[in-house]
Amino acid sequence: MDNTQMIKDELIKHNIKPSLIRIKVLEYLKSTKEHPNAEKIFKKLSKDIPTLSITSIYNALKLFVGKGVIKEIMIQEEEIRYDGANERHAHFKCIKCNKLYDLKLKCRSCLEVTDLNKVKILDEHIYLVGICKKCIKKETDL
Amino acid sequence: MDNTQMIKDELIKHNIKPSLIRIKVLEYLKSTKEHPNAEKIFKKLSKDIPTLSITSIYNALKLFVGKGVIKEIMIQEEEIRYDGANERHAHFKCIKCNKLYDLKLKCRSCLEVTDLNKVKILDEHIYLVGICKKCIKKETDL
DNA sequence: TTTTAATTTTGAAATCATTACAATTTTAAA
DNA sequence: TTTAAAATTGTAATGATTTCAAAATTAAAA
Ligand SMILES: [Mn+2]
Ligand SMILES: [Mn+2]
Ligand SMILES: [Zn+2]
Ligand SMILES: [Zn+2]
Repeated sequence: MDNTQMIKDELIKHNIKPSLIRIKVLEYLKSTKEHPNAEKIFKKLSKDIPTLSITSIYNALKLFVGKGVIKEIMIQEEEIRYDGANERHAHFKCIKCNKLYDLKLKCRSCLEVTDLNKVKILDEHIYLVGICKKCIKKETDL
Repeated sequence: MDNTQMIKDELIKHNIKPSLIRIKVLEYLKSTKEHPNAEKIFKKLSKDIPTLSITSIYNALKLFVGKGVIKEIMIQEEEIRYDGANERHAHFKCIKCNKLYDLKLKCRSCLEVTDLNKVKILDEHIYLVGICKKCIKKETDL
């Protein structure tokens, strides 16, 4: 099955009608590791769809988040970034280059918190902030 | 030593001149568990300081965050909330009542992620989102 | 104590990501 | 084809935060 069909199926599975824009947005989010913001997605897709409006990007993203297709990421920033990957994982944000890296969690429930009885968990966000390898190297090379 | 003196000392320890507003902001943040936003802090302190400007609140908060006195919390919201507690802990946000609860982490390094060699970690945010006890009870009582 | 400079606070305006909304276009059903 | 529903667009509004310059306060120097 080709990639576009898989994207369509995922949308349908979440009760979302697979319009062109929605397919393109999800396709892009699934294809990249950069965790783009709405602006970046807009600029990328505008090349193919010249009539595109940024409102449509926001519409699609909000719909996706509401239906659980993608996740919002907000780490010490004024803007929301989006993640199309749906395996459980953590994020690392470099304060020098602003890149957002994926981090694998070692075990299924390696995050253990108390006080969680009778509480219904719907979502989880694990963010680390610091300086990435490349930026550390850049600093020491000076 | 009285509480205000402790607040002053903490500010001085972080190279912050302990002005009245700064003392009041930190004092309030240390005294509450509600993780207030700038607006809430402003309203609270305005009662005692009628000439207070909300810009001063933002100034103090930004200064504190930069110096590591307090932490910013951003969970799926358009607004920043602030935390004066400095022991390592996680947060739980109830999507029904918007309350922000503290969660104790069971062990020192119970969050284990791979891919962290050569990376400098400066900060950590662990957020869970869901429905709190009280709101679950409210729903089932209907 | 006065003078002076540095710091803090204030208030109004600007910023900017996101949302609201109504008009237009597209899609799909009848 | 006609008609209704859904999706897309563009513009205006929103609202939290920031900018910035003036005013007030504080601290240091004379
Ligand atoms: Mn990710
Ligand atoms: Mn807390
Ligand atoms: Zn970096
Ligand atoms: Zn609740």
